Amino acid sequence: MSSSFQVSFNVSDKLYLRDPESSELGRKIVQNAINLIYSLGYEHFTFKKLAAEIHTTEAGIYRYFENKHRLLLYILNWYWSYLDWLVVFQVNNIPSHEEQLRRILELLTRRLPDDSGNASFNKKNLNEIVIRESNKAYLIKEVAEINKEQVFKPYKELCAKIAAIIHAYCPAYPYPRSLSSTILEEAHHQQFFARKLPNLTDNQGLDADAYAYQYLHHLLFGLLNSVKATSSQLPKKP
Amino acid sequence: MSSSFQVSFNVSDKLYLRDPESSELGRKIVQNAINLIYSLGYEHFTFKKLAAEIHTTEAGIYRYFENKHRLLLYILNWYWSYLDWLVVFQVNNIPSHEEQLRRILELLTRRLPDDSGNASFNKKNLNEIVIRESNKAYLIKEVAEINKEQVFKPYKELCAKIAAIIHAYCPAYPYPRSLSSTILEEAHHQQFFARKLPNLTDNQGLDADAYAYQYLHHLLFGLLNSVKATSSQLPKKP
DNA sequence: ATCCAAATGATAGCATTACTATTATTTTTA
DNA sequence: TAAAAATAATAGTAATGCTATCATTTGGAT
Repeated sequence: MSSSFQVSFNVSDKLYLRDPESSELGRKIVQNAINLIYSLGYEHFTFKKLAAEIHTTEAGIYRYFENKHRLLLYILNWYWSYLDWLVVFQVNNIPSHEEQLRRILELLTRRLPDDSGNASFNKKNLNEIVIRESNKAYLIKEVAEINKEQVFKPYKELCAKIAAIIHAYCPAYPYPRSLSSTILEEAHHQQFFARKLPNLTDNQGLDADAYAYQYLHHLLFGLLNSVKATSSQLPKKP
Repeated sequence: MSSSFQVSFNVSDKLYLRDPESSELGRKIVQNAINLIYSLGYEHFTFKKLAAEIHTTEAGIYRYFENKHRLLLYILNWYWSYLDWLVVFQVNNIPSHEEQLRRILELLTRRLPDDSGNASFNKKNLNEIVIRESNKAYLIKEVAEINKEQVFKPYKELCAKIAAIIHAYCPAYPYPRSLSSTILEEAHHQQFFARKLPNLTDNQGLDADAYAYQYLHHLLFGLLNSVKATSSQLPKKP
């Protein structure tokens, strides 16, 4: 009916018990979970509080998600999938790999556009919880088991996509995936630090997102350009 | 009595209600907490389980620590303070800043020496929980409030110390603190990824710690040396 | 040696969390 | 319009995250 673009959003169906996209209640659960995790913090967020918020019952939410960790994973998978799509969209038809990487850094540090993504989540709150809570999705004892359920696929694909562009920009660089995951992680950490523990950064009054962008830009291109410079000498030598 | 070195270990006294170093029970709490957090994961770790482990009561532990988050912070502060001391010790009398940084990377990625530190903690388990759980100490809603209680001082001091050496090695580099915190964070993340989500890295069968060392070494010196190279040209130009 | 204070142990209890189960009612859709 | 599916309402249970009380032990000062 609506002709708005369809962001293909394929999360592992292991993430939920009933697809939250399939009903009004399901959508309300996810939407309000984002706002409540944002305002309470993941640790203090409970299904009971969420149920009260949307005038349903705890049991109602348990029909959709096994527990709050799965719900967090679902939200993050939505974010990673969406970011992946934005990367593809932003990078499409851009001939320069350098410009591609620059745009990716912008996407990683700037807030998601508020009216996009075919979902009515609060993008500002979503961005905050991604920064603050996303590590809690995988820095857990059970990571190996839940990894088997494909729940980190969107994150890995995003990482691989960025790694591929890094490789295209600088084929001689030996650690494109690690650099990609480092940038993904630090795009969030450095923003968090710049806001909350500024002594861990060198920010001098920029907005946290702008600072993270600057820092990562300098890191990424400083590193890759130096590799390019040294590797382009090598073939001439022997 | 014992002539073994005294690691000065000053954590904020806000971290505990009663100093765990001051009694046998206190030491048992910390020591066994490390092992139990290691084997259960922070989320599944409770004071009740810890109490059972050391044949005391839940209330007994609450007399030392307000809650499990404070206990985690205490453990991490011990680790950060100890690492700080190791850094000072390892770097002392080394004239080359490059070698200083190399040694720091080794300390950040290699396991703590098992018999050192004037404490009988299981260093292997301590190392694992630092890798897996340390982000949970500060990636929380209440970070600003608890930061006022000085509970991140050891981490900040360690970060500042490494930043100072980065600056000494390459005064032209504009983000020494962020680079320092990035390296501290990624020393753990990349090890975790290499073990548990290896597609996020480029590791080809090295031990996770050795891989993280290699990757970070290449990153740090690749970046700083390129800055050195370009900044040494500049003064000659105009 | 003995007395006092501090630390520990034992037990209890309570509010919240993290679920599961049951049954009734509504909504969808065939 | 009947059957199926989804939701609401209620209840209940085990575990968690605490706090309180009181009896006992221990370890220093006198």
